[in-house]
Amino acid sequence: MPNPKRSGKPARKSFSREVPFSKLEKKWTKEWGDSGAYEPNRKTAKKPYYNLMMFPYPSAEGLHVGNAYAFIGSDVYGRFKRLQGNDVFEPIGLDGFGIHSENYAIKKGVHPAQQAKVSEKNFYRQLQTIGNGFSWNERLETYDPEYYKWTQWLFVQMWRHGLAYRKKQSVNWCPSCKTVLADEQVIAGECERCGTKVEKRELEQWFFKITKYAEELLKDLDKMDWAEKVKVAQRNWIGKSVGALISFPVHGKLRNIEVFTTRPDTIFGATYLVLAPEHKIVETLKKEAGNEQEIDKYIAVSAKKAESERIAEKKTKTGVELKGVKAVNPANGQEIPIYIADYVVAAYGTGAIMAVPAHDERDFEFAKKFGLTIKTVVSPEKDASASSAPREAFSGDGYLVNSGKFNGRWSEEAKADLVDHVGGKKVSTYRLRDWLISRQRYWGPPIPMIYCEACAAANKGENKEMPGWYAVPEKDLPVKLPMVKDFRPTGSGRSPLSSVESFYKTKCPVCGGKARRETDVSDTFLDSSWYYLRYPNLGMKESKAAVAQNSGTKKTVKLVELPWNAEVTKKWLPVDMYIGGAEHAVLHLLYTRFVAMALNDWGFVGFREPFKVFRAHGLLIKEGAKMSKSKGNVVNPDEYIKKYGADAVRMYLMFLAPLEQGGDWRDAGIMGVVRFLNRAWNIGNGDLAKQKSLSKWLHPSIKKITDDFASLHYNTVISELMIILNRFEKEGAGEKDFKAFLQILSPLAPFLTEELWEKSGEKYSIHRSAWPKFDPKAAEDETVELVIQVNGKVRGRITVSKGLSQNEAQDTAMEIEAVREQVTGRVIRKVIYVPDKILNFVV
RNA sequence: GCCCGGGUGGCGGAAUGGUAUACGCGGAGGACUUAAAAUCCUCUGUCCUCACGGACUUGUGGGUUCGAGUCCCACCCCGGGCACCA
Repeated sequence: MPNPKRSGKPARKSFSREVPFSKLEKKWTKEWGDSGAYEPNRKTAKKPYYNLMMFPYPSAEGLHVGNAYAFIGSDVYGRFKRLQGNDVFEPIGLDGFGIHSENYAIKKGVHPAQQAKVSEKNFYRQLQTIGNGFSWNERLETYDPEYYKWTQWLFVQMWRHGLAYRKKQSVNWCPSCKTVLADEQVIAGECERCGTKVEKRELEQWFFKITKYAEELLKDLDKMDWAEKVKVAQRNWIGKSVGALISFPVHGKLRNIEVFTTRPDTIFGATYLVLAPEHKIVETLKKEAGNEQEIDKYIAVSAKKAESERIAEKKTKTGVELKGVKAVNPANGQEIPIYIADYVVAAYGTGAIMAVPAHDERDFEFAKKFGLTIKTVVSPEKDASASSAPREAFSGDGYLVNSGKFNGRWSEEAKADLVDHVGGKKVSTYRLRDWLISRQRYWGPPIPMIYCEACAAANKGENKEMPGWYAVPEKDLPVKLPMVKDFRPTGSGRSPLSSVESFYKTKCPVCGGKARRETDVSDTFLDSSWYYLRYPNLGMKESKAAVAQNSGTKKTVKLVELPWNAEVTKKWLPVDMYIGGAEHAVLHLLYTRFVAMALNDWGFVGFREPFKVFRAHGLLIKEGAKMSKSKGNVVNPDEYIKKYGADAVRMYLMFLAPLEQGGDWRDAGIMGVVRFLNRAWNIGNGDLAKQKSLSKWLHPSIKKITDDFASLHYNTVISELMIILNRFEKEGAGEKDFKAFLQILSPLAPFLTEELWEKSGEKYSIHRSAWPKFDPKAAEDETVELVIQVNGKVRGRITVSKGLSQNEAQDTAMEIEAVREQVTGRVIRKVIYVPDKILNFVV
């Protein structure tokens, strides 16, 4: 085989030494579009494979290289799957509704709708340049009325099925965004979007009952093929605790305070009760207490406290006693005081706790501060004489003391009996709260609800508990977001739409009288909670499903349209591979699971979990630091694509590290893959030796590369490709070998490989060709390298035929001088022989 | 505080309990060139040695093993999640 010339002059004059990437990009982008290369037939596809990447919000600064990184990572996988014979569907769209886009528009002083058009165009253009095999025909934008019509429809279904409700409660309020936020959008007391400290406000808001699915959302995780860290985050967020409900009678009248505890075994040590300031019974009890004013003051102060203040306070406990009112410990009949303190969370458990200062750190702090009794009831030693006051809370397990007939028993084991003893009930509670869905903003789908005062007065409505409220009938959707001049958030607790009369004035769908529309819009995460369902169904005929409707007094069942086609949905869903950021663990990924479960319960879809496999891509940083505009170290992918080509940018990004780990971008490093591509280009344009079949040495590489693509270890795919190319240059490339090389390179460098594939006379397109098969038999070698060690240290290597006997191996090894030196004069105590691998003398 | 990841050359990173540092970047030297860039070739963990060669090395300290980056125990550091949730 002729060695390619490496003298500094081109091997042939008919082509450039460098890949003419812009020419190739132009040519093949057009060709792929014209031929529908990435548009599977959604009705007839034989091996449907839904490969999805979280759709981006179109920030107006354009496509961030972090976006490009994730999208390319997802596309490489999609292309790999396509070459394995799957009909890959890889749609793209924009999550353009929401606070983020709106804030940007405000900053620029343009209307969000106008900004959306500009961003959309720019974003799609940029996404086009990265060479992904998107199914461009099935695009969607969440702000398109054709899309949000169905987002509103989803809200209506939540309402009709009893999962949407309106309630006044203390909620998170971002003073900068001037809207309420879901718990999931508050990160360490700060707004997820703008980082402003979140306040508490008592407001009436719309919620979705995600808590109804808490147990299933938790349990399914065990069997899901999802990135482990996301599963862990969801488990933490759902926060299941197994414990008991126990009633404490309040002295004097027939009343009880019910508490939730995970430590019923410590009940003999419960020396006081604590109520959350918002607990309902406080209203009644404070009137009987002698210090109502003091109590009211405390409640007012703690209500105003921001989340961040509470976190900062932590150990400093505050509270106030309900003087003159006492409770009874049901375990021993002792009278105990009742306190109100904001270290007890109203929305968790029952909003009331039994305090066991000896065995709970928080209760201990509180008891010390207020001089309350600290009674030890669990001891690490069996016959402990716990006389002196403990210096700190002991929260471990141990033997019960001071606990009547339970004394001496192991705490953990006695739990159930103690629950029975006081007539308690074993229950589980969850930290998960219902999803706060309404936002006092403009740029979102108006919540499709109507309030009729006349019906409310007559106690009429679709939901008994919420008279006067009606869903906008499905046939009237969408409720279009009006184009208004003043779209800025008001800060009054109401959306800007609340002052747009032409919008909110409407008729009651039941009595026909004057009525008012809901003027809040829904959370962006509702838009994205079902988009994956819409993609494969764009342009398909919508199916229908039966839904019970309750119009005021009479109940009927109606057929309503679904935003999808039943057959297409059955064929393509759930999503086979979903890739996205782990930052959505308890936002998008949890909401979406909840919505899917609800849709399944209503009989609208045939699955409960929307994403079969989820993988979280890592974070892309630059030279060890996070990219940010203020640091001025943001990599603009456009610039590099222009300079080095999309193939090079794709490969470099994927070469940095495993996709799930993230990567560290360094400008200098990209030259490595640029050289690689140029060298491949040169070989492909040179003379290739004729070949009957693939070289033996290529088979193990194909195997490795196939496995590494499947596990998203693209970095080692690339290193292996480099090793192959190095060998081609050294030994000359065979025609069959090189074509296989192009195929396994094609997911990473789609343009160059398509061009060289065409040049080689192969049929269009390489991206629909059949993946080269790894043949274990063809890969077999007769000889192997055996490593010789003495006391575990390498002293030599010998090439031997496979399956050599130990005796033969030992004899051969002894011919090595270094081995003889080490062994001579010493007794060989043991010889470890792993055939075809290692021979170790122990002396 | 609790729960996940992770700690390997100057850098990004490779390594089913069996050759640590693959692949690439960067660096040094050389070839080509009037010169530079590009390209190609050689070397490149640390220490000792003119060299041959040897010793050491995967955050730290122990342990298991013929053999540990990999398994076990304790600890330190970095990144992320949760956090007054009873």
